[in-house]
Amino acid sequence: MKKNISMKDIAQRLGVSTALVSYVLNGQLEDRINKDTAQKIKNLADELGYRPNHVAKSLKINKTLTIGLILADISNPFSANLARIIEDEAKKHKYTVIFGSADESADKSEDLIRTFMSRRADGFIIAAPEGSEELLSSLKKQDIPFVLIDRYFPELQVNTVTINNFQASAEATNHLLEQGFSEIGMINLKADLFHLAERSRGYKAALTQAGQKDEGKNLKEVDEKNMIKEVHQAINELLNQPEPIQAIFFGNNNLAIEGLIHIRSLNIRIPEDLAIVCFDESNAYNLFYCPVTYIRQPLAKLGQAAVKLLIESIGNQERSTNNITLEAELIIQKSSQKYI
Amino acid sequence: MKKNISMKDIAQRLGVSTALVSYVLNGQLEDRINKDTAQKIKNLADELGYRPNHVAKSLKINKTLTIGLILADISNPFSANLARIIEDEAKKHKYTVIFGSADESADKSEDLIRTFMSRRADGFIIAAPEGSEELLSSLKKQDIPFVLIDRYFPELQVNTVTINNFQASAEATNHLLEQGFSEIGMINLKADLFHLAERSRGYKAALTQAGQKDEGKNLKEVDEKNMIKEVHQAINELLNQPEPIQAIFFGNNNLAIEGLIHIRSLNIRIPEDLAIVCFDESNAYNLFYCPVTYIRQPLAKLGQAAVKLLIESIGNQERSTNNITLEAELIIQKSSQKYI
DNA sequence: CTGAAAGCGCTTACAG
DNA sequence: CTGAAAGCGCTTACAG
Repeated sequence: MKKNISMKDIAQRLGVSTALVSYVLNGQLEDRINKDTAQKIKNLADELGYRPNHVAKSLKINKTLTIGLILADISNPFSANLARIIEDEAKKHKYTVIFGSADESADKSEDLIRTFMSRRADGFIIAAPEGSEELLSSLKKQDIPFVLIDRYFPELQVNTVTINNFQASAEATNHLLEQGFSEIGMINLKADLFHLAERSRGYKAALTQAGQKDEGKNLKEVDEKNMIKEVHQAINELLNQPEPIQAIFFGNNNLAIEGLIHIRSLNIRIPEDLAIVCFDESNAYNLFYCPVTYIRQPLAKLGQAAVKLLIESIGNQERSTNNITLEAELIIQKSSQKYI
Repeated sequence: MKKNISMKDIAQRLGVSTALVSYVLNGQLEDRINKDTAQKIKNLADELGYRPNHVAKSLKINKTLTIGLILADISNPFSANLARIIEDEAKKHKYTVIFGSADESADKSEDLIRTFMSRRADGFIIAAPEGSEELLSSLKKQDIPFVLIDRYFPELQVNTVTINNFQASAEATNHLLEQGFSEIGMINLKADLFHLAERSRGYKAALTQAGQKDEGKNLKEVDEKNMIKEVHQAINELLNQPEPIQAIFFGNNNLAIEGLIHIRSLNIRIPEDLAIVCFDESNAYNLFYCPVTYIRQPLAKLGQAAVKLLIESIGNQERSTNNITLEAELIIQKSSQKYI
């Protein structure tokens, strides 16, 4: 193993102090350092292939320029896309990101945060799983900078960057109503997560506003653990009830994909027999025979806002709290058009 | 800001040395430390909420337990899936991963490696872009542990974990030949990357072995930058030549998705009019009307082997070189069956 | 069984 | 314009 060369090595060879080397290599105090000395130091550093030791620097300055990113699952496209945005935005500010997948488990999430804390991440961006309120409160109490992304807990006063799930759902439902559909079903995930509940609430609010009475009757909430089976069952129920459904709104892309597979297997034509709207994009929609209407989340803005907010929060002493809400966009395609 | 509490704090409160605190909290020298003292130290650590400072430890032991992961693009499902496997495997060995997307650029890849080196990653797992041979040689010369994943450079003697692209392509082509198709086209990416060239080579070798003469005549290599347009064009050419094509083999999933979209728009039926095989999986296949035959890469094994190899390499003094080749699996579905 | 001490590679007041 | 020195929070021979 070749020894890594340090500032001290450079200083000794040149007969100067490490302080001077540090100032020069960091471009500090430039106006009051002898140009010649500075140049010599730079040259030797180049020549020896000096690489700063960020670990030592971190220890000294008590900052690592590291962001801990806690996602649901990096292999999920939503998480992966967000990760990419966050990576790019972090890099602009010289931050590096360490990531972990919490798999919707509060325990795993806590483990990850603990690990990243011992590695002295400067702050966290967290897609928080159900049941992590306590952990988040404790982080806040410890004055650890973090921002929640995607999910949030209305009772917690912490930094958040989320989309307006209520509004997006209402808009999607209104679009279907405007197309002339009145019997509109929704298939959503059964979970206590607020952002999912907001989607159901937006759907119901739109129906109520349109004068419908029993606005929850066509809402099916399925268990994630048994998702495929329950989606199929929910679709069957919606189709076979006294007043059969004219349109289905899926609460996320995974539900939509399973739903569309099932619908095709039933030989139900879209949009002739049934209209479809989905929350979230998926490149899978591209291979479906009918272009799919979906709600597009502003992922780039979400990720960028989260990084920006986090970095501000790291820099500030007083912990003010910021809640950023972004609007999603309804991309209207053929699957939701009234077939005449 | 609350001050982080350190081993020194614990030692002072208890009137012992930090050495002792270190031994106890790390479970070292257990047999020769007074049980009472040990217990007191542990209790106080708990009580004060002591969190080890991994940065200080890293500086001292000159190891960070960090893996630098260089991917093509974390937002791409192939990269993201790999990242998840690597995350899990790394965690088992107490490693944390920092990642970056190189976007197939040798320069970005170098930047990332430089950054991660100054952060003293113990080693790297790299999906290397075209043109990074020099960088990799230089890493090797500096004795920096790394393993290449997915891509590799046959002229470089370095650790690699790859699949047998030649064999997988040959198998896919043979499958089509066995189904009775003789006019088989392939659409692949035009690139110098060895793993892509191997896919073309496997395809051609299978045709040659089947007695075909001009085995390159139905191979179309498209430019990634102009991918969509060139895929459409390639398909048109293959369909409109004197002996029209009976089957198309796509060199990766992105090519396949664009190809399938185009094929559907031409009202060509699969598998009645045209058989299809694709390299790589995609959840998009799920929404295509015909189940798609594809080559499944053993992602889990790839990632696990890479981490294992890297960690061995970090631990070893002598830099032996290891090349692991895994076999892919052909998942045969309806899209490649001869329609009778 | 335990402590004093050196040192990992930096940064940064302070002094001159 | 530059250097001596302290210190970030650990680990680890060494000594007793």
